[in-house]
Amino acid sequence: MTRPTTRPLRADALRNYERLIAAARAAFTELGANAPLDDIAQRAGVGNATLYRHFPTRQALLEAVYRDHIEALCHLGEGLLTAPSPGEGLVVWLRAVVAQGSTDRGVAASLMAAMEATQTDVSWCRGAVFATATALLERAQSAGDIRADVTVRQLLKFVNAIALATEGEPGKCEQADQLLSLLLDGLRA
Amino acid sequence: MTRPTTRPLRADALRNYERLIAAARAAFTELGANAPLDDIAQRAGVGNATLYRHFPTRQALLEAVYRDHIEALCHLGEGLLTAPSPGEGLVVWLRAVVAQGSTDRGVAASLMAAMEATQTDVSWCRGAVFATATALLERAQSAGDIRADVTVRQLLKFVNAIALATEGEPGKCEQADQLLSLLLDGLRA
DNA sequence: ACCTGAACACCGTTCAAGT
DNA sequence: ACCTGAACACCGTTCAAGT
Repeated sequence: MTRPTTRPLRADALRNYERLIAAARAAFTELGANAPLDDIAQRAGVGNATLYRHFPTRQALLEAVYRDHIEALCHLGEGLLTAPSPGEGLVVWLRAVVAQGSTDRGVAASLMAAMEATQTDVSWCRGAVFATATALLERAQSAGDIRADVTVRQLLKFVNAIALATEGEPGKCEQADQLLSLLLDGLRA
Repeated sequence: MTRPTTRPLRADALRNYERLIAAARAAFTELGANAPLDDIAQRAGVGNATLYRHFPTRQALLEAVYRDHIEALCHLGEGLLTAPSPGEGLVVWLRAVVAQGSTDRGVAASLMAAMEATQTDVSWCRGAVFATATALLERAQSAGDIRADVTVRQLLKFVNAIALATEGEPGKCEQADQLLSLLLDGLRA
């Protein structure tokens, strides 16, 4: 919702930006992360080229739409860095990530794509999530709660895999949670 | 390669069928499981509508191309039903599935899609893989090697998720194997 | 019976023209 | 500066016409 702070926009441009976000959110929820871009532009009452001007790639649009959710996850993670049990802190955060990923269609795909971005075109999203996950994991490993040979990358891959695997399943939240439990049993020191 | 036994085909139709399989295999390897169908038809030296006639969906083409590989996996699984350690038998099979999935682009997607097919349009592939996995899992559970609360569905979802998650990664085979090891640690009784 | 290329529909991307 | 609709390219799907 709140635009990442860049240079100011003309009033009409800003309004279009916000309409596009709202329309995209609705479309993603309804049709999934591959909803037609023309559809989104039309719902927003805007030319399709305007969509493209604001969001050069579908990925950029996805991240903008779910920015708040992703930031909330990162914020939660920071709070959990002072949890009494480091291992439990990580577990709680991972459950939240999976829950979010299987609720918002597209979040899982968004995170997955962000993880792929190895170049300098690194998305904003990757840095934030990666940093949070690293802090939580290292703390849990130092405390001896989680195996030392697990990498952040593996961890996030796996969590995204769970979200993707349960995408659009009946009872996906429960399924996702069960799979996560299995994973966690394998992660403990 | 060997066509599933249906009614006989005219000589030219059979030749086209085989050319399409070969062209599709090459295209999938080169461009991934979403390789353009027109491309495949052109490589096969065949009209695009002919491709569609033989394979009504992309899924059908994928399964036909990887039929041999999938059958080999099922065959391996049957052999492992007499392995001395039931748990080890399952583990060996799962490793083979993941290895295959991260080698052949499209196999993971193919299996995943097959797993989704809940209707009567159930793909051939789903039945075969599902049966093999069930036999191996139940044997391992009866022997007390693997937790009793794990379902076949969960197991296959997870394995596919690993293959998908490591798709097109550098060192994907090693990555996939590491993730599988984590999973297996969580599965043991 | 089977094959073919052309036609159609759909969607993403770019661009010249408007304000 | 920013917006717009039209143009273009791409790909999947269908169909009338051929053998």
